Amino acid sequence: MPDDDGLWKRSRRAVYAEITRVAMELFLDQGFEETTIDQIASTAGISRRSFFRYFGTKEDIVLGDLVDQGSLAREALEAIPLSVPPWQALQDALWQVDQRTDQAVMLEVAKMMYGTPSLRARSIEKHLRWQEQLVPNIRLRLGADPGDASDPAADAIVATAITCLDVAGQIWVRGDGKDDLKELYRRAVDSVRSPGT
Amino acid sequence: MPDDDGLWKRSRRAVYAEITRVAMELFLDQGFEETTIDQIASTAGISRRSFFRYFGTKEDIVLGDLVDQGSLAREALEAIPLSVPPWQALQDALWQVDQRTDQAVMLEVAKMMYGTPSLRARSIEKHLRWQEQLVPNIRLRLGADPGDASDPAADAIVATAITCLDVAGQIWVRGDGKDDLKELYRRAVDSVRSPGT
DNA sequence: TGCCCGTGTGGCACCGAGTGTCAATCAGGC
DNA sequence: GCCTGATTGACACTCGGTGCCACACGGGCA
Repeated sequence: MPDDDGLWKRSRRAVYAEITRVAMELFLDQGFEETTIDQIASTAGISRRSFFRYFGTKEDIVLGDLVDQGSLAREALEAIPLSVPPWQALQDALWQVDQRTDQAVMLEVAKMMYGTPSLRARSIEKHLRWQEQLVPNIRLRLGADPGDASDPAADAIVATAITCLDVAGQIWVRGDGKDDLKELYRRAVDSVRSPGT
Repeated sequence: MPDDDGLWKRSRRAVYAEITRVAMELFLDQGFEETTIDQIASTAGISRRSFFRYFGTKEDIVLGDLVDQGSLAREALEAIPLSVPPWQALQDALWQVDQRTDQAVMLEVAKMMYGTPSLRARSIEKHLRWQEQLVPNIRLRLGADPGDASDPAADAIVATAITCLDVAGQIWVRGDGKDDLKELYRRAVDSVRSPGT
């Protein structure tokens, strides 16, 4: 089923991958902001205009998957029995998503992300979109009144979980990838929820 | 002491205020993204080029104070005795900042902020700057080892507090300002720290 | 009063991101 | 071999933002 739907879609996927490859190489080599779209396009052998038919913005090259990963997280979350309490369920769902690619590359990309304001902003924006996807399920787990739109509980819990993931990433980058990301996340959540503060 | 340091600075402040006034009127009237900088400049009676000598970006007209408010929050936090535990101290410090302007205007601005991606992104970016300012003091309150850069506790707590403020604002806007913002914040933090989840 | 200096100002050219339009191209079905 | 529809490249345009330069104006000084 995956990749035999005609030459069109296949070549489109190929171009897509090629742009990503070329762009990432340029980004890591000379920096995100220093790389212009014209440069990416000409290096990838397409026109400037065509580039924008594959990616809406330059940031999307780096963060394109993030929104889809939100859907993955939602599916993962919905697959976890409702008897599992919110925090544990969120932790399981988020981990299922975040760990896939090569650690070394991931560190480089993360460094770039945390060091480039426009990228950081977009990534946070996309993480916010996760919130919408995950909140309904957490409401169920909380047994909250689904009609009460002014109950901040589920939103707060989801947003905090995502924030902890972000903080963990920050510390991870700061420590040059020496710490374990999962462990950092666990400690972040623990310290937020620790009663002794 | 405030405003008698010569004609230059006084007139500069006047122009600054005038731009803000004019721009806000246009924003609330026809939307943020639909308002162009040329329009703001010509309405305020200055050149396009001069506009950029007062504001680095269009977003800064709306969010200009936010970074300064971070410093205010830091000062407020540092004025609270170290014996007060982190969460309470953060709550007090953040409240001292956020409640000042007219509620009706604030609601309009908040609606615009949560409804305009680029504004939302920038506001998050600026809130991140708050983090850097508040973390050191929270580390003190936690009695954390100041040399241990890989301890995520203080960062997580500060980030979560700010996130809860953000979530509260979101719900507040969603409910058209009917709820009490402070109350929403309190409930957000409570639900995050509630042990029964 | 007349001069100089520093700062704010406007105008201009320029860059990069992103969009609308249109004609040419090319794969695939008939 | 031809028609159709999606893809492409080229061009022009908008908008946000920056660098540069010449000019005007306020304030201090002789």
